[in-house]
Amino acid sequence: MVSAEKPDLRERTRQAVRAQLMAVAWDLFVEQGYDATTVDEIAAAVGMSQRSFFRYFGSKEDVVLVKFEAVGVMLADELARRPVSEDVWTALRRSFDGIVETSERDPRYGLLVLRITDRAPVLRARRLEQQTHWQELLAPLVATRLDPPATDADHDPRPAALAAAALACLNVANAAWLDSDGTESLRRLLDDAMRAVHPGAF
Amino acid sequence: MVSAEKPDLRERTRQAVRAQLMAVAWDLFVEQGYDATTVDEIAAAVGMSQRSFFRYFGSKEDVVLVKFEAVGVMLADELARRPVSEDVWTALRRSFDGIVETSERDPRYGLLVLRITDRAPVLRARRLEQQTHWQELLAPLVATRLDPPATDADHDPRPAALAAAALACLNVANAAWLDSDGTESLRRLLDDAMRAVHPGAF
DNA sequence: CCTAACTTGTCAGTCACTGACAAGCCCATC
DNA sequence: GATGGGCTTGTCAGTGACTGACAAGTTAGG
Repeated sequence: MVSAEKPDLRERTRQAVRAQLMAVAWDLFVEQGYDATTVDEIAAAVGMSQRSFFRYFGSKEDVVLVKFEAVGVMLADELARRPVSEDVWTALRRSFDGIVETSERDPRYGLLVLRITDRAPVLRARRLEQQTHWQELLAPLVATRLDPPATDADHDPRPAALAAAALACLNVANAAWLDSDGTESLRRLLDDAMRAVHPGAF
Repeated sequence: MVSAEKPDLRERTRQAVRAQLMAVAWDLFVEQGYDATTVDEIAAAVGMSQRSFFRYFGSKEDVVLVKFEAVGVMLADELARRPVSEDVWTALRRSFDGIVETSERDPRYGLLVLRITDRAPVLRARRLEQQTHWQELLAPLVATRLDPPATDADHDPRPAALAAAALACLNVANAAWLDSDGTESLRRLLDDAMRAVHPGAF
């Protein structure tokens, strides 16, 4: 027996194929645009049939959206790591620091991702939906920091509202940043946005 | 000459056909679900070809989404009507009063709309995107109420952030309301949500 | 070596959507 | 009241995303 240290060889090759598909697809999207790229092309570019592509990704959109799944988890991690002394809004703002820093270290990738998802209406819409998943990850963590703590945890809209509002700010800041083509500082845009919505924090 | 009092007979019949398509489509969606209803069915139900359906609506989704376009305009109207003495957040909250009151007068329609758009992932996503249009309508009105007024109107993220955050609260409240099947008060949910995000207003 | 599990390609079909074309309709003008 | 142009409509053909079914090949484990 090999024990379960490696989560199965099959699973690893599967992930490798997925990664390769993502890479190839991404290149094509950048080159000729999301809409102008067909699934057949992507599949052909890695030498597989269209049918098999759909065995790795549920849809063409998924190839792009998978990139965002990880971000949600990362945000939740960072939020969980914030000191309890910090008020909710500040903690939310700080949990975005990872994104901000990435944007400062190398803006190109972030701008590219935003640009691609912005041009294709389907992706623009789906990205927003994806954020409701982020919101679901963040809300329970927000709940633990509520000023007047929640009594009826399940029906209290406040945690979700705070998470959703913070993400809305992130969106606005991202949009403005993309609009400026990376000229403006994402950090400044985000600070301004979040301070306007919830004055008195950080 | 008939003068331009009636915006053209052709345009009116066109609107009538659109309305009929929307009504028929809506019934089918309610009956058998959005995904399970094909455009062919809708077209057949009003006695026209599929091709003609697409001459009235750009996509199947549009039949549903058109319902939301009007809401955005309504919100902007109500926001514009708020007294200048009111602070931004309160004004935004008040501009949602129309929606709240509708939900209290007859919750069934609102719940139905939310339920349908919630079940079909495509619609869920598109509805969120639609809200960025609302946001674009609201932002300039918000800008006129900024506490420290905007200097560089175009690159100031604050108006968009406030509008987006308020809409995020509306979303969360709507979701919770739908979740409770109309049991909870949308007004209360919305008040709680918006107060949590921006304490000290209304 | 052999079998069961898994992957793959092929094929056929559905559905949303689009361009092109031809036939019919409405209406103003001659 | 015939005629010509504008508008709407159906039909047809085609594309692209996606899915189910099946058969063939590959792989892992006994």
